[in-house]
Amino acid sequence: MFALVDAVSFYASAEKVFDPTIRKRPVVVLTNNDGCICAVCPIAKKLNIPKFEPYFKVKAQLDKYNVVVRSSNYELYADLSARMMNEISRFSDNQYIYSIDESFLNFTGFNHLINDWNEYGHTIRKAVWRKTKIPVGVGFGPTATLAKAANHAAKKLPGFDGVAVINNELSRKRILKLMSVEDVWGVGRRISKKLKLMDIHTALDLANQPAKLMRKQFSVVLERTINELNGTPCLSWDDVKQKKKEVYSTRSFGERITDPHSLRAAFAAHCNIVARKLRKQGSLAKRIVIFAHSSPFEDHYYKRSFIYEFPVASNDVSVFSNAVKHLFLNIYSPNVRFQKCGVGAIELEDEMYRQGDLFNLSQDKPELMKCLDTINQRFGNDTLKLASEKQTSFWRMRREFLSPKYTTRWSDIPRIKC
DNA sequence: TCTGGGGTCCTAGGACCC
DNA sequence: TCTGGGGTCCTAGGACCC
Repeated sequence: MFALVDAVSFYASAEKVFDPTIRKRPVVVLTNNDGCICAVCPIAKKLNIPKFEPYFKVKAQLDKYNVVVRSSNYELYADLSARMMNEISRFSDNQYIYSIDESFLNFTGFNHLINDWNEYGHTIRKAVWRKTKIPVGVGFGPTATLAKAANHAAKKLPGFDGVAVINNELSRKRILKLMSVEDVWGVGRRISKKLKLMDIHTALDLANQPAKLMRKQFSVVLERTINELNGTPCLSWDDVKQKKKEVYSTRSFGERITDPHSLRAAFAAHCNIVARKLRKQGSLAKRIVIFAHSSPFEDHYYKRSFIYEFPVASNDVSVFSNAVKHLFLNIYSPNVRFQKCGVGAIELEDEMYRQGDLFNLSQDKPELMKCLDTINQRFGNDTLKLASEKQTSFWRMRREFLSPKYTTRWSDIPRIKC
């Protein structure tokens, strides 16, 4: 049995934790640079506030309903997420954190110890609420996709109170029948549109399709989804937890960038993040890609990207940064107002099996990287970085509606007036 | 005043080779 | 007269997720 536990509009709920004045009001949270809406609390949802619309386009609607608007406060969310995940991890010895607010639990081996899953789900909910004041939904199912479906039911379908269980044919069919096909994990807007033309409307309709045939018409991904909906695991636990095959760090600038130094510093910062992510999952990159572009919404759209192949796969920041130094001149162009750039690591190898090269010695300094990681884990990722990242203030984001970092800064600690 | 997120994986189609 | 294989690699863009 699997469980999927995730928060109810996590960012918006996080904003409500330390600010009682907004708990009963509609709240939305914006993405970086206050670009789009990325979280809508249940009260705001009732006002039909759309998710992932550009902020400036819905501003009038938000004003009209007196909606509370907040910029993304990742420092706060990351800290609350860690607390939430820690609490959830008590309920299984096998947890996989899938995103900042979602984690899967695997109960293989002790299914028989739990005789009432529904009750167990409520125990998890209550525990998380007590510790963090974040509301979560809990879904149980024999496959990851069914656990996802149950989670959807728990939060969205009438008759469920934050917990749903799929543990037999009856419950499986009941929930899938109530679920619209576009709400299935792995089915997006495009595919659901096509499916509906084929008269497939509910999750159950999809589950009843022949998987092999659907693979031909769509892709492997949909074939897997169909099998999973029928209780046949395709994403084994190991697959769910698999290492990433590509790792990226990209960001839009708060203001357009035209000078080479800022762009260069941005690339260095992205190298740092990507290399850190690689080390975290124990991977080395054989190749990296770097790109930068102007705004696609303006005229004269400019985009350049280059791939660099290392003689020996690496996860060392300085090696990455050196590579970028070479590519940089191919990408930078004066007269371009850069809006976004990024670095990606592709073609990853396992760090366990570092492949040497007879003619090119690895430039990696694993001990130095370990030292860097240890220090940054303890004192924050900004503590030690490359000199070439200096003046990273360039990506000073627009964050007009930022709330305090209640749990991670002494200066922001909540005060109670007596 | 101006404004449009970030991340990962998959696939179709083109270029190139023998 | 008209037609013409099979494989690998690369890349851009699509699709999905949160």
